[in-house]
Amino acid sequence: MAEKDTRAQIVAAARKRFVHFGYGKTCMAEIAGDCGMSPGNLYRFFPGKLDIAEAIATADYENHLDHLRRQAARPGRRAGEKLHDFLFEGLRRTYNRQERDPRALELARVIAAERPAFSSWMMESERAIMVGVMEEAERSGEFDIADKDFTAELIQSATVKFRDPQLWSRLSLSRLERELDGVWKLLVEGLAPKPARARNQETA
Amino acid sequence: MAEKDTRAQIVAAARKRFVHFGYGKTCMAEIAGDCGMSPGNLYRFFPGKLDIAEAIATADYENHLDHLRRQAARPGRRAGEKLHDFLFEGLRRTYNRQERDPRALELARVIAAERPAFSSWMMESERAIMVGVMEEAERSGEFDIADKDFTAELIQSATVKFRDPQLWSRLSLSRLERELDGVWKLLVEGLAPKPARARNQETA
DNA sequence: TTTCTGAATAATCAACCGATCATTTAGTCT
DNA sequence: AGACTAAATGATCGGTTGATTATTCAGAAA
Repeated sequence: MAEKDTRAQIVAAARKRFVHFGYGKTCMAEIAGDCGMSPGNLYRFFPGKLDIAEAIATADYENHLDHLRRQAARPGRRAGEKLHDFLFEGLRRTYNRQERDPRALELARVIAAERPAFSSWMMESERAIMVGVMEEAERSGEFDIADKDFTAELIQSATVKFRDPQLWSRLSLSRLERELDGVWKLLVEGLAPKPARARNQETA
Repeated sequence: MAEKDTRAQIVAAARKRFVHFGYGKTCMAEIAGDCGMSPGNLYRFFPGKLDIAEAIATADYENHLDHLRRQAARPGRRAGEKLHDFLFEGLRRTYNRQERDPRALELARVIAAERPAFSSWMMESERAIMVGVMEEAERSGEFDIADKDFTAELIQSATVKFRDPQLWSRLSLSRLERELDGVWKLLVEGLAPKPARARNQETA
């Protein structure tokens, strides 16, 4: 049980350093020092520096996933709206995080580059939530999607631009929100016009 | 008139070097040497090295644009299909180009980084073509889109992943094609089911 | 024996320096 | 004068070296 505590202590010390100085600028000796132990001892708890970073990212992301799952489970909301919430939560989270602390970007970059499996896990976890929403929508008749997991992948492909916004564009949050709203509408309704039908006017 | 010829000669010499050795590995002196002139003389025809690269890229891209415009003007094809052609042409062009000559990627990267206006011009030119298709579709009743230019932007946003595919993913062409086909269907038809209606089964 | 330390090792990083190259310009040639 | 050259300039690049740091491990402390 002390094992778990020690790991938590290491992660906490590392998180503090990573946010304050960045991943590259904090060395194992400093983390160890903050925990009152020797550098070598860290390796009894983590295989390496990157694994400490991954532990931090995993914890943070699981937090986000919980939030998304709770949102997706909220009753009395249409699937289309849930998808909207889902996409916007993702955009706002990464945008604000990176706005508040530019070093978070460095961490994300390093993990994405060195641990492709981590990114896959994130994408997959999000797809699982979307599939759940689609299944519910199928029962209610709102959507009728044959291959739900593939469709979830397509939605991810179509919203790449909003996943790591400031990684590759310098658009403002409000501009990104306007665009994401438009893309969401397109995905739900399509370009082709539909005959009048019971479809509520969803607004952002 | 000799002025135009000299410019063309310089562009031709530079193109040869850029594809063979890459932008970074060819120097102005070499281009000048190939043209039988001194390095300094190049500056009477182009403001700088990057402008030669831009001239090459512009010529190539205008070629592509012509192709796209011809395709968009082809009669007897539905707007949805034209959009499909349009998106696939873009994907295949960049994919094949970069497959055939990895140095093309370097050139594209440099120009995109140093000449943001060039990228804007490309995006804008493509939107103009899409807007044309949408206008035609409006007349035929296939689509009915209020803000056509914004919608064209949205389509671009939703297909970012397929614009510079190997810039950020290592997916195979066939995988990318399958995804783009799915995204296209989603954009045209939407997630929400439609009552039966005269809509042909468009196939890639 | 188990837990931990701290020195040893090897990989990576950063500052430096000479070389290369884009760009300018003084001057040559026609 | 107008067209061009080639030397001059300053910025950038690539390679080297010393220092920092991740990781290992032989052994000390418990």
